[in-house]
Amino acid sequence: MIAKVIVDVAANQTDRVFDYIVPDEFRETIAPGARVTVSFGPRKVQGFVTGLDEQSNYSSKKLKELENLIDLKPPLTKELLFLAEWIKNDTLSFHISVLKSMLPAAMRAKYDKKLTLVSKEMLSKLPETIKPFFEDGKTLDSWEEWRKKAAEDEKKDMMKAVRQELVEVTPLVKTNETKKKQLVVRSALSKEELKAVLDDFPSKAAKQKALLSYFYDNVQEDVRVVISELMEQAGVSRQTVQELVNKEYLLKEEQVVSRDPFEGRTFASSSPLPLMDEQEEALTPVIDSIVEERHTTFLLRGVTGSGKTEVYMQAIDQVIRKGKEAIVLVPEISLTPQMVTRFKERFGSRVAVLHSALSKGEKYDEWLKIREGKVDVAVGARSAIFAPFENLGIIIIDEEHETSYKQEETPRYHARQVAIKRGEIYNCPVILGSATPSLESYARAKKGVYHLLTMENRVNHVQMPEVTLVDMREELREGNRSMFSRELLEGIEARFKKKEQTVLFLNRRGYSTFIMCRDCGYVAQCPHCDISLTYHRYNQSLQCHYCGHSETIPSICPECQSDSIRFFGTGTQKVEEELLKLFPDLSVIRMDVDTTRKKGAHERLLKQFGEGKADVLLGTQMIAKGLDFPDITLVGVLAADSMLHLPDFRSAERTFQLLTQVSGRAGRHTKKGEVMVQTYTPDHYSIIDVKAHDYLSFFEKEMSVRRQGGYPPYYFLALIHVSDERLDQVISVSEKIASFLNRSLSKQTMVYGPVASAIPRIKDRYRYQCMVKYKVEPKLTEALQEIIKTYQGEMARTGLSITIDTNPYTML
DNA sequence: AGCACGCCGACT
DNA sequence: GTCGGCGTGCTC
Repeated sequence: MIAKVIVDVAANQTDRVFDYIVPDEFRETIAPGARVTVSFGPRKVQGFVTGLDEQSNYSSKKLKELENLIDLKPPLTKELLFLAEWIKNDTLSFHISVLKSMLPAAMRAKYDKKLTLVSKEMLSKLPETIKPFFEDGKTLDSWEEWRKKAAEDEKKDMMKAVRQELVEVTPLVKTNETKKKQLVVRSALSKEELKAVLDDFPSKAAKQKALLSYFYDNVQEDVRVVISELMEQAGVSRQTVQELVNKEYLLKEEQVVSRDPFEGRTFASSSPLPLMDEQEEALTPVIDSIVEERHTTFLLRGVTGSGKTEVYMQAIDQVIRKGKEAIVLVPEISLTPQMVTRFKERFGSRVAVLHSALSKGEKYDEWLKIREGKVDVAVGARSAIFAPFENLGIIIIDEEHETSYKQEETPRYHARQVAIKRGEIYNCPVILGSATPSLESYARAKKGVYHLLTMENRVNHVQMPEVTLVDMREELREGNRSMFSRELLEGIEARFKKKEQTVLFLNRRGYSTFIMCRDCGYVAQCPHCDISLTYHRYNQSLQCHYCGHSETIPSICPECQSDSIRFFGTGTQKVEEELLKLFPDLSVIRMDVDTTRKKGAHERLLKQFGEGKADVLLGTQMIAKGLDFPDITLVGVLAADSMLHLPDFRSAERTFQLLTQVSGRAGRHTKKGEVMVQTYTPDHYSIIDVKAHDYLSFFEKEMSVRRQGGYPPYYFLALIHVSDERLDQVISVSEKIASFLNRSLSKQTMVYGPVASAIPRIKDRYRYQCMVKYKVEPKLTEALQEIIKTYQGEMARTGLSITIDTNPYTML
């Protein structure tokens, strides 16, 4: 029997199946999708079995046997294997990269080496430095671990000993999918025996006696007690427990526990809520599609607060009743406890949550629940689209316009496309939900490719908040040079007095965005990136948000020695400070990357705000979604046009989506909400249409801009990005690529560039790009593959990097 | 990707 | 004469 194996070596020449003989012992259990370890050339690697066959086309005498079968039950289903193939072709990725990204991190291979002395006689030949590691038959079990703490000369001597064949190297392939274990004890004696022992137990060992009588009184025979709990309850020390274990009255064991990230939290149960007419109308065709087992992609456009989640949940209900499973994707940042709680309340323990805040081990456990069929619903961010269900009944993508569904590393897949593919395979519906659908999706819905569902009204007829546009040019003209308009300040003060809450949004962290010398115009730049440094006040530093470079602020200008260094631009830190200057009694919670870096900080800050412990929540992007608190009646957007002028064709769309999203935070309950949008371009359609809550108007205008510019959804794009430390190399390679594309592609296809990227240098690497715009281009894949083939050698040898994105979401 | 094989320069 | 540079090719 032959196994077709994709090995874990991401390179062009190894991106194909290799045949291995399946040893008899694995014949019964091996199956496509299983991980194996194989010897590949001189080393040992992990691989995935993609198929089994009786014969091999390869000259069979040279075939090797596969070394080990890792999985009795393959972690990848047949369908996921098929899907991987599709993604690999679509994104031009290596097969192995796609397969690996479908598994939780804990199941991906870890490579290490074990070092053993070839024979006892060799010990005397070893240099003194490394002798101790092999004395008395010892071995070095982990090269990686050892290398971290070993001295330089020790490492050198060790490598020399390997070369001289005194020490043998065994490659190891590991994973860290370990189950969490805890130590437990149980009584070794029956109740009668225990009674007998207790009766003549030496009274001077009072603690031990107490512990035994605790067992006698409280613990049934054969029941295991966790040692740490036992210590607490019986009031004894670890020493006492160990003493009784040594005397063999108690037996110590390891017990596997399933990590439950929601341990100790109870969830009230909820039942389906009565639906409003619009919700009912949206749900009906979805239910039909579930019942008829027909694949349809639905685009559900529902304004914020229109009850999309309830529609999702009732559709899932139907799916579960049919004995099928559901995947719900949400953007990472809105995978908040609030959101998770709603699903837990409705579907109880039948939900697995795949969350970036979980540890590797916890994620693995959640994944395993899916694979073992212990749950019917998986809720998670992008990668949850690979949840290994085998009988999918629905896939839901909430906030479908979110850019986080596009993976920005290889494989550069878009979860929406993968979802639709899986929907086709399982003949099940896919719901794309959003208040502000992506232009691509809405255009497809209008063309009838997707089935459009619309919900224009908020549940319980809560009104949409009133949006006021504040022209900051006007403020400036009237002498207000601060970042707050008078209107916004009045608004904040009024809420403060009424004990209502305000949310302030500014998409820039740090204190000020750049520092400049007023005399000579010098601007502090990152030495490694072509970007200005941001001033962070708390540690008096200038930081680069791209490479993390940090330096102290100059007190005099390094160029002209003047002391006229000034701070420009406003970040969240400065807003916080200014706000407190104006209202000293106001309490403000600031949420940005800097305050939420620590695990659990995000949740903690939101909880505090939800409990009314602050008057103002000030934050970046991350507060735009998912927060739903009854006392928020004012939302202020400090700089609405901050992302409007970015050199990216989606910037207007993003601005509209973000502003709409932020506005949706106000007045979601009984109190009416108000939104104030400060802007320097109050006439721009993306801002006017936010005020009018008019998605359709925005859609039409933006579509015509896209048509004129030749951008999606009218054209497809492909972006080729070249980077290297050597500028001349970057330019020459990207020019060759552009001219090659011009030669190979059809006349109607347009090749732009090469041009320097919007940030021409990051981390000392120069960045150029070429863009391809096309409607139909059958030769594109071939041409792009040709580029990879041409430069793969150079990319492997030098620092040259070429990335190709066949569906770019950002030009930056 | 790693690693061996292989063919040309400056050194014990 | 050899050690070592990195170009080329292979891995079932």
